[in-house]
Amino acid sequence: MSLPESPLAEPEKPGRAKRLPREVRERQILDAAVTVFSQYGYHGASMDEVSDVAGISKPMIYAYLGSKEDLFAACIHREATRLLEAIVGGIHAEEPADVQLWHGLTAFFGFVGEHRESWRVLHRQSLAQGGPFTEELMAMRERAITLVAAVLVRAGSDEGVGHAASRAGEALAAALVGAGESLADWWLDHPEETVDVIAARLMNLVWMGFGDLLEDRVWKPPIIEA
Amino acid sequence: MSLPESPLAEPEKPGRAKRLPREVRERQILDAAVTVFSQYGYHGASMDEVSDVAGISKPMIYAYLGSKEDLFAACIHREATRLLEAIVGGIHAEEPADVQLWHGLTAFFGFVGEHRESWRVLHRQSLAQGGPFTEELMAMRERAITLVAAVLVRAGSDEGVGHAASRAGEALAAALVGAGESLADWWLDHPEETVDVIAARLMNLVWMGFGDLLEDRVWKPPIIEA
DNA sequence: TCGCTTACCTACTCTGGAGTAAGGCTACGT
DNA sequence: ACGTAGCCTTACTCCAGAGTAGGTAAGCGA
Repeated sequence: MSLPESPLAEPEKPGRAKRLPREVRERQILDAAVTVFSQYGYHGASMDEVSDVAGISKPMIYAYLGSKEDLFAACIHREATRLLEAIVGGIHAEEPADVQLWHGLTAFFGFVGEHRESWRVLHRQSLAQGGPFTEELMAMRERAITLVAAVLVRAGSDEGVGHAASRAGEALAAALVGAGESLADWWLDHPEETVDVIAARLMNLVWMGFGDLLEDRVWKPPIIEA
Repeated sequence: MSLPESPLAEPEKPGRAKRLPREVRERQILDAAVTVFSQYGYHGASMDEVSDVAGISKPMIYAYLGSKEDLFAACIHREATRLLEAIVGGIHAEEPADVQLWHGLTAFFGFVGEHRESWRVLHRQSLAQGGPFTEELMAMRERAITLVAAVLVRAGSDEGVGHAASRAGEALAAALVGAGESLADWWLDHPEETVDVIAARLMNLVWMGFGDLLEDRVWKPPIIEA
């Protein structure tokens, strides 16, 4: 039962790591950092832990990514960019407003579902720090809000009416984005739900409203390419 | 310009604090702790800072409230209880569903507006910690969701219809509570808005939905005791 | 083969902050 | 008055964890 030197099993030789190009190491370090930060929070996480998870020694992190603060900021930036790209990629301008919204929501929740750690570090951890970290997140949120508001306002002007919606477009978009964020947060603690159920839930809430839902009027996605 | 011993100004004599009963001190310490935790987060906050803000020395905190973890848990518990009491106090069962919802929202946002620090420590900080802190928050959220769900389901059965709303009551309630939480969070970063505007915004979003709002159908609170 | 660069390591230093020991001051009971 | 209970403090101990000094080895071009 004692295999001190099994030559086939190679997980974590505590000795020297294989030489890899900087680019690859940086990605590995960022991945590890996202994992650790999302689990323990900024202050709770230790650089030793990050280096451990990344399978590399601490000085490498300082050499490549700088201080702990720099590392955290880099995490936020990378994950925020990825998320926004996913959302933008899911929306197509030629579709009707509700379908655009639906696809945006699906893309958003899809990303969160497949990158729970990313979302955790983005939404929970970065907000918990007062520092300059939040700015990155805020910038992303602003862009998301602008995106949603554009969809809404365009829908309003298309129909010729809807002054209330158009004028309050930004505000409503903020509310929706907020609702989406916290529903995603809620999802973190209820992983049994599927993406579509979550997305449909929010879609119904924000498009139909309780008033309609009480009368059994629900929103359903249109049948596409049957 | 040098008043080493002004007998009238008495802010923070660094010397000995006045003797006060334990009960009072505990409240002061909790108040200080909420302030500090909300500002720096759990790990970022130091007991020295708390003792400083509380105007008392560190060993007193350990004597009265126990460890840092105990102190934090005590903060969460107190603030969660206060918040839920505020909401329950604002709802009256004999009113129609939408009005109950409206009053609940108003009470909720009213509390958050007047106790921003409480909300910060509750929602942001406690979620950022993975530990047993979250449980207290979760318990409160469960109660809030149950409350909202009860309002919705009752509304559904009153009207005889609304199976969709009734059956999905809990889920929709969760979405609404989530939306409320994050709108409150958003509010922290946009303090210029008033309580009523924020509450009305969410009310419109969840009761009418975008679909209605696009057609200028908005929800307005009924005129009470004109 | 030598030398240069770059990846990588062990093994520290040093500070911030949790938690405590040991003892003063004050008020009230007797 | 004088003890004693309990409020309050200074002044530590001690450890986790950020950041670094200094050195090893692997590839690569001459």
